[in-house]
Amino acid sequence: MADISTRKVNPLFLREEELRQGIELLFYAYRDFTAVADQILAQYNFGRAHHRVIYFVSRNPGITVSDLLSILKITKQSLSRVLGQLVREGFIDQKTGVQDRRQRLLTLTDKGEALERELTENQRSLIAGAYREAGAEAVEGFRKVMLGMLEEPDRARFTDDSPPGVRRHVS
Amino acid sequence: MADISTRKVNPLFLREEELRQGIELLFYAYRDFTAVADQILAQYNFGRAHHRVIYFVSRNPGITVSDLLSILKITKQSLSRVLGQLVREGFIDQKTGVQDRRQRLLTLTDKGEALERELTENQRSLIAGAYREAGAEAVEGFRKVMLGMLEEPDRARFTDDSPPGVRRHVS
DNA sequence: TCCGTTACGTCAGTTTCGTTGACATATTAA
DNA sequence: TTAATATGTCAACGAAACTGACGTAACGGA
Repeated sequence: MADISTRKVNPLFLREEELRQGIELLFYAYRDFTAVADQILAQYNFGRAHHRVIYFVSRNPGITVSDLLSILKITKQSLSRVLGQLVREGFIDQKTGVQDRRQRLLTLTDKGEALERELTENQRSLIAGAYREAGAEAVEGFRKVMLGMLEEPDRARFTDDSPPGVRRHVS
Repeated sequence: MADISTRKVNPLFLREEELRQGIELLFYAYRDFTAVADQILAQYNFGRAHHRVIYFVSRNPGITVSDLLSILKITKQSLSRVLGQLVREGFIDQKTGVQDRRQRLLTLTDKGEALERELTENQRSLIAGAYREAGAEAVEGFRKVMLGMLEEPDRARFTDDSPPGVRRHVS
């Protein structure tokens, strides 16, 4: 390690610091971001996993179980636990697929829609506030950087104009 | 719900879509971001919690246990489990504080530094790639938006020029 | 029609990582 | 001297992920 003066001279140090800040921004933002919904979820005896399921079903009505799994990247056993609860307690409906009767198409019930709004409204206003303060140009930069960090298959969810989420594996 | 044409006419719809995309960008980015280090951690029989401790000790050498707790926002019992492992296995050193002998000042051992580099190097290169692709202006926008989503106490860690992390509660 | 594959579900056991509550010890500071 | 602080520890619990194995129904091609 070079001496302290490197801090002011070496551009590589600044770059390192910049990257570190990026890591930490992501950590703190995600932590604070999820914290807002967690208290609401606790009142329903639900956790973050329930929120994710509700969110993506809301976003992709009629999504299949396997497509939901590929978004969340968890095992079906993990999903099964929370999805089962949400179905039993009347937040999510399962309908047998029409072309393919093996599929269970998932949609939110009215009760599910209501919870979705309650949960996401805090997060939306958090983002809305940050967007408003930062300005349109900054938002464009934010999107660019975030997109750059995604794996290719996920990035595709955002490039189209159509609602994201289910973009079948075109292999 | 209004009819489909609302999509093209109502600016509020675009705004809603914009916010939703923000939520999802955060979800996907964080998921992919943490995934890279998780495989390495598994080889050491460590988890994400160990990484966070190693990272913030590396970032704030000589940090006290209570300051680390206030960064991570977990209970001391939770921290104790992972911190204990890291100390026992020789990744972290504890030194009794000099002014206040109740404190245990935490630093990484050489072994700890090595693991830190191994773990963080993937994340840094992920961010570096995204920054490079997006350009300096976009990075500035990214930082602005992310800072806007933090709670005030966390935001303070980034406003100064000095290394972030420990910013004592000035009450 | 038969058969392999797919979509989904479930039983059982394990791990990581967070929680609460209670209590102990050493040290500092009023 | 005594209250508060910094840290650690025992115990029990819960959420959310995991692996592995097995079952059922439906699809689809040979």
